[in-house]
Amino acid sequence: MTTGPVLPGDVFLAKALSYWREKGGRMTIVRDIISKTVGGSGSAFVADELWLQVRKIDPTISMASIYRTLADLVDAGLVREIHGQRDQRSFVKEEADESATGHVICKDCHRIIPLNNDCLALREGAKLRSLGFATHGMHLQIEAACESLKQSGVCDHTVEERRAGRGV
Amino acid sequence: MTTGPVLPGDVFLAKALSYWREKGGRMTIVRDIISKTVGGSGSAFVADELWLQVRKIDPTISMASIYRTLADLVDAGLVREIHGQRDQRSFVKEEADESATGHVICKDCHRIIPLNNDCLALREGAKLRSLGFATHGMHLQIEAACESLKQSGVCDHTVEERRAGRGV
DNA sequence: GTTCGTGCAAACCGTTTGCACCGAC
DNA sequence: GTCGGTGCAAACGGTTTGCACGAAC
Repeated sequence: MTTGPVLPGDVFLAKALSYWREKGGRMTIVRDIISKTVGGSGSAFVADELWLQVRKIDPTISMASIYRTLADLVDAGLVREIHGQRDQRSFVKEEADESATGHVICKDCHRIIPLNNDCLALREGAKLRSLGFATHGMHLQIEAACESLKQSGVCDHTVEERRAGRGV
Repeated sequence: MTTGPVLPGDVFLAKALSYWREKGGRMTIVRDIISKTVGGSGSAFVADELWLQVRKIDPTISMASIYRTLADLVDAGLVREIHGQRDQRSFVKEEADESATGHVICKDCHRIIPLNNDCLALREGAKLRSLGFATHGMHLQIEAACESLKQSGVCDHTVEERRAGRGV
């Protein structure tokens, strides 16, 4: 299992644009800002975090637009919804490849760290087929505690996220 | 990956009883009915389904008691919350062994079918440790379409559930 | 009798929706 | 000018909680 490649921001925006064009929709400033912010994100996020982020650029953008745009991006296959927290919907930019995704949910720093797992997709997919299921999506969810936080008081994974400037 | 053994109903009830006793709590008729119903369940369930089930025995039991008792059973390690649906909390009786659990979420019949995956727990657990995480819980979530339903109009997995009389 | 558990109903909160206005085309 | 997108605020629905009553001990 390795941290996998994700869509570069410009490719993400282009795909989003063509999705709305195909649907007969319009490209608006709000959609542009939200798409660019999501496209530049590295880790998983909840609607509220995305909202705070886009409001730094345009403080008038509403939560309704966040949810409506996210629904479109999920429909376009550019964003995946993950089931990390029970009380909030969590989202993550779709991986560039089509393999199964996994996420480590840190009990301590409350971050959701995306992981790829190609091997898992192959193995479990084969098993599911033998059980009579056609696999749609696969998601490995791991709840874990950060050892480094416990020992040194600093969570390496949080630090990495911040160092990379991936605010969302 | 195989469908694994679960705690027999009587062992489940005994463990629940000792949990409340240790906490200085009382064993009530409501807790008894809910615990027995959960203990006899085979597949995953949402609060509403459990509520309908226990109301067959005692129609006065409230949804509040369902949630309060479920919280206790989760705390006691007898029930696990799974993240199958975004709008409702899903629960499943804890497996007898401590391995990772997985669930197939059928896109067609909307059932959540529990699976064991000992191999997964070993493999991914080792990888997580090398990344500096201490694994708490692991959950493989697979969204799948039922092939038999598509072809014959009957979902084998639903039929199996019903045949076993596991209403919850 | 004391204390914990329960049902009821209201509160809570993330998400969705109706509506009137605004802006992309 | 048309019609899809937006902000606002209210609605929605599953879950939680405050409270007074009732049951376990």
